[in-house]
Amino acid sequence: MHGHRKPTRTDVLTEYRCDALLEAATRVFGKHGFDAATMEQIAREADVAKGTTYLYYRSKQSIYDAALSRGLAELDEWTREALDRAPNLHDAIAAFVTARAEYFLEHRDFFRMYVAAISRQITSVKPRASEFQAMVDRQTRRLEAAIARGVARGEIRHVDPAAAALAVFDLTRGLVARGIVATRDFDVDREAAFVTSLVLTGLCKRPRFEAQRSERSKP
Amino acid sequence: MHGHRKPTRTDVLTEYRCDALLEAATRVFGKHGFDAATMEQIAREADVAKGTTYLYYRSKQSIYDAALSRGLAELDEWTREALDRAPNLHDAIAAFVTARAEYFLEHRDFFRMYVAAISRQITSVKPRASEFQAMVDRQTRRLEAAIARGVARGEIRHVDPAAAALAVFDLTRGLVARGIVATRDFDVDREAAFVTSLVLTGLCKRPRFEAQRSERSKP
Amino acid sequence: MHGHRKPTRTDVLTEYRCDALLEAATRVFGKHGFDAATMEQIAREADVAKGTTYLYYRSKQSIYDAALSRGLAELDEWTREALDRAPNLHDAIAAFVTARAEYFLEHRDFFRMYVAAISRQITSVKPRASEFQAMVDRQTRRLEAAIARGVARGEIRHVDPAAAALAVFDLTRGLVARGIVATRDFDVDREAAFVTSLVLTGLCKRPRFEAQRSERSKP
Amino acid sequence: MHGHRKPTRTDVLTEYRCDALLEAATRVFGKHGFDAATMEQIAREADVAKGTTYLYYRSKQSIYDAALSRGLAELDEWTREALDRAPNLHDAIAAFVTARAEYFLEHRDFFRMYVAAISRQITSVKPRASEFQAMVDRQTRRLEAAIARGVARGEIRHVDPAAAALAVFDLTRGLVARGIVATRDFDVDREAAFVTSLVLTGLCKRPRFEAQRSERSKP
DNA sequence: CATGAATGAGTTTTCATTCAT
DNA sequence: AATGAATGAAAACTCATTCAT
Repeated sequence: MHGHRKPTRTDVLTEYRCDALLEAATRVFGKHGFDAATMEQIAREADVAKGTTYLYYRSKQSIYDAALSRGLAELDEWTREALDRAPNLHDAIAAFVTARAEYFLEHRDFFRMYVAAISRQITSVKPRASEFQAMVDRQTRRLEAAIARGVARGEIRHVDPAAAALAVFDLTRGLVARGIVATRDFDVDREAAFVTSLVLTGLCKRPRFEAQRSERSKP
Repeated sequence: MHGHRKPTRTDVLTEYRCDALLEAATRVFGKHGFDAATMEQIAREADVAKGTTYLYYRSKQSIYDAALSRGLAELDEWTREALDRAPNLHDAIAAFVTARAEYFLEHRDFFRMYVAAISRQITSVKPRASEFQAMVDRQTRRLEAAIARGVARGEIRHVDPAAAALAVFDLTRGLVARGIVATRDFDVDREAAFVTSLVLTGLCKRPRFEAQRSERSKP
Repeated sequence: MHGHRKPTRTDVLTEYRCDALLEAATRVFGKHGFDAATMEQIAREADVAKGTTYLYYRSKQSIYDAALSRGLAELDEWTREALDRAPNLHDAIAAFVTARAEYFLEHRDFFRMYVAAISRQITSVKPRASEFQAMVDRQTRRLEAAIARGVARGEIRHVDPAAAALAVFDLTRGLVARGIVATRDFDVDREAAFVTSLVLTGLCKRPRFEAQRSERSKP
Repeated sequence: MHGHRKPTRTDVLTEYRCDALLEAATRVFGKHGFDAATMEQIAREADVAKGTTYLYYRSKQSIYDAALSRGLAELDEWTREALDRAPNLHDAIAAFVTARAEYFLEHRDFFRMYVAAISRQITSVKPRASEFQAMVDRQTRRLEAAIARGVARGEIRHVDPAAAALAVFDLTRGLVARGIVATRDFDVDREAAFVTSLVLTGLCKRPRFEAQRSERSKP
């Protein structure tokens, strides 16, 4: 029925080491950035010798890529689940913002890597089509689809779903960045609600959408 | 008028060199990032010998800081001027977004430094209160003040001006980032209009604020 | 006949492993040289794990020495047999050259090790009296003896047999080296005949020794 | 008339450093071989810091190539001059052997590099057409031409000049190798005379060519 | 016996910074 | 003031060797 074998001792060890190394790498890259991070730090953080690192990852670049990928995949999972549960656009946006903010705030070092990766994307002269961009795009498209559905259902006016999705993206990133540097008094839900309301009703005088809020929303 | 001396030959030279070096540094840091940039490249771009660099800036870090500062100051000037000319909040926001987008798109290497600096801000463990953060804050506060005035005048509903200003900030940054990587078909005015409209009316069905638009707006 | 025990299972295995390892080592050292060869490659070629290598040989150097020795011993055997069959000096020289050329061309990786070893011999600062040199000397002395006999029998003029033997040695090595790099069209017998004739009659106008050729020689 | 400028201070320094580095490199590569040699040793030997090496040569490989080339060029010069002075084939061969032997014995470390390079040539799997092989070939061809002239003039019998030249080559290399390891009692002229006589008359009973010897030859 | 994961010393190379000219 | 040669401290990466299983 399935080609699974019982995992050997080696498999278990390999997985354990890979995990520990990615964990360590995320911490170190998050704190210092790609260039300033050293393999020595990563190894120490993962409690192995320098050479051991190379038994599991071919190069500094490759452990970086793996760490970034892993985080993005997990983030994508959270994003997807959050969106799937939302009954309408209002909740979808709120869920998107909240879920991502929570994920990032629980994985601050990964957020630092993430932001640096975006920055590198822009900085880099070489336009590497980048698996990174692909994963980011996939996540944006989830939100885009939700917005497009909102437009189709007449929940909102006729806007470019892609542009709107990117806006939410940008706002979320900014929100999280502030949450990370904030030393205290940072309320994710309040911030997410602000973003959601801003996106849906703007700054205009009489906010709408009150009626459409699902029960899940806080009163 | 008093205390000022006629600038000596030395002063003129010093200013010229500093300028050329910052120009060069911005180009190089923009293209490669802080770590990957080399003093050699910067010196070459500025048409001086490597050692000369150290006559004007103490270290790589210090030339980086100076280049960033200079750009921020110029950007601040543009921002201030744009805001000063705006008769109402709608135009203020549009002007803010447009002015900054135009500045960045004309100084792409600086934008790259700017984004990387924000990323470093978050990344860095050391909580250097950072002159950088101070300058960014000053610019946000200009917009914040405009929004506060809008609230006071009843142009918009009662929102936290700081939060709203940061949102516009984030949206602008995202807009520019896309403009920089976009190979073609990027219309700053259209994008700025979208951001402005999003912020003012959100995605709700009947956009308002039409009446308030100044004559300057395109029909 | 006495003192010998029936070889135990262990003995057989040990011999088998040693053989496989030397075989593998010769291939790897031949292709990459001592420094560039890795224990990993050797182990893989021999179909054992890296650690296993150290159960049979103390170190990289020691497996190298053993591989070289083994090849030299085999080569010595061929050389001895070839010389023993030769009825006169002409045939002895021809046999020496041919036998060694054939051995080397059938064991190219060993030849590469052999040449590198000679080179190392010269290179090395440490004047290790070297078992290697001893084995090479033994083989030279076989030819030297044959030449000395030729002098004694009056087959050739009175020359220093050692010097003559070394000359044949050098010519053979050169011949084989060319055979190894040659991509095609390399005829060992023709080349060996040239060397033999060169050594016996030189470049002078009327070659002699025709009469002395044994029946074995090709017309 | 000529585009030469007076060499600047920099030119002089550059030449001095390059020289010292090649000298040092030859010593180190000669003693340890390419792989075992370290840039640190070379730098120390040349009395500069490790980094300085890289101001003059891009890489270990490149300094190796340069050192080998320089030696080969000098050797070629010696070879050419020696051959040009020889009035007949006998003297040409003697001169070739003697000149090269003397050069090598005065530049022992270079000889070690040279032998190792030949060995690498064979060892290397990759058939790099190799500038090295080209230079070696050029030198062989000088001798080959001399031999061809000897054949044309009827000085010797009709042999393949290329094959004969290679034989002299091999004999010379062997001779030098022995000279290098010999601790004492090594007489270049005697050895060269033996090689010359071997090549011209072989081991046959009545040596000829006596008549053709130039006055330069020792009685 | 066999294994292969782990180690860490050692190597090449880069580059910020200094300083004699 | 300007130069650019020199320095040497890092950092990525490799691999012989060991040892717990």
